Amino acid sequence: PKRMLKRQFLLQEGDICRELAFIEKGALYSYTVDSSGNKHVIRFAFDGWWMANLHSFFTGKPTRLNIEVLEDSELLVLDRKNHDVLLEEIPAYERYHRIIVQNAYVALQLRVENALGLTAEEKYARLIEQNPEFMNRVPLNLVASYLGMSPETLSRVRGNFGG
Amino acid sequence: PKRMLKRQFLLQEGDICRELAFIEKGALYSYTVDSSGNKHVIRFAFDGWWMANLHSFFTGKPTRLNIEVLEDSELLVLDRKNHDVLLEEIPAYERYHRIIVQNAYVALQLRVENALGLTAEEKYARLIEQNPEFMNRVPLNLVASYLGMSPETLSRVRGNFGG
DNA sequence: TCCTGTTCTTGACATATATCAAGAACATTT
DNA sequence: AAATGTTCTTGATATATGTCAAGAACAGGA
Repeated sequence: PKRMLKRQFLLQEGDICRELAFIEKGALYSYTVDSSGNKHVIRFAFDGWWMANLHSFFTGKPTRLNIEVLEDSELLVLDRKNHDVLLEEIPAYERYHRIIVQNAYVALQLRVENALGLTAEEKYARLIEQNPEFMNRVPLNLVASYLGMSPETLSRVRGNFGG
Repeated sequence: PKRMLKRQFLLQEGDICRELAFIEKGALYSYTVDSSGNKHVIRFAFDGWWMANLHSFFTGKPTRLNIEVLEDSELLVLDRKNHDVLLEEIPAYERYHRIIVQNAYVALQLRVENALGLTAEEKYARLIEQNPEFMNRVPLNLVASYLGMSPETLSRVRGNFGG
């Protein structure tokens, strides 16, 4: 169990990700920072979702991601040791975990499909269709980053669209 | 076991994905076609990799993806029924499958990181770094699509870069 | 309620990349 | 070897989107 406040970091670039976090209540997001200092949001996560950097968690290598708290949150965290114990001892846990990752993979692939080659307007339309909750809980500049466009462009798209 | 020739389809848009394919030898790629008729490559897969559309496979819904053969290939295919039997009866299979999906997820997230906000040149540089094999086995127009740029742009980037 | 800091919008301008077009290089088939 | 079809390059031009800048709207803290 772990409480975190807005703007705190669950993980920072260069850290090793040592725990999986289940979000009981709240919101987090992960992002990278590129060479010009721009943020690029990888994903958002809300109540009932998991958040971590799996690459770092499983390999033990330092992460390139930052995970920051978007709304004051209550988390449950699980370190590698306990994760492994659960995998070994409780087959249902491995199944649960497999399905979580499987679904995350499917969702992520959808994101890739949407990111490739669509216009700004189409990306926004798909977001509204597939993740309308983002528009309520997340500041627009982060949504813009998630969609791979500037905040100004998102603002203009919304203007035309009637969002 | 299944043999397929270049340009054949393992899956077409609207089909339901009924089997996981393990590539013994060869190469496949998956892509979507957008409203303007442009291909967008989702991923490539070579010897020793799996290929399928997991979303369709697990939900039974029709897919939006096409999976096409890039080089004459030898596949091993596994349908849903057998997959489920293996999951139930062989814990090691569930573990194997979990790890495959986990790795696929990690790889896909890396792809998202690279797709967001980088210039054409940077995307190319990362591809060379992370997946140099693509440049040898895949026609450049498909690589361009994978990177989310036009073939002309990729060609120009390569010209400057000295690739 | 005022004050400070964030977030959002709007305008003018710059630019990376797409598109269109044509030909060169290369591969495959006959 | 000729013929046909890909794939790749190069040039000219168009355009979507980014960048810079300034102010408006909004939120939270004192």
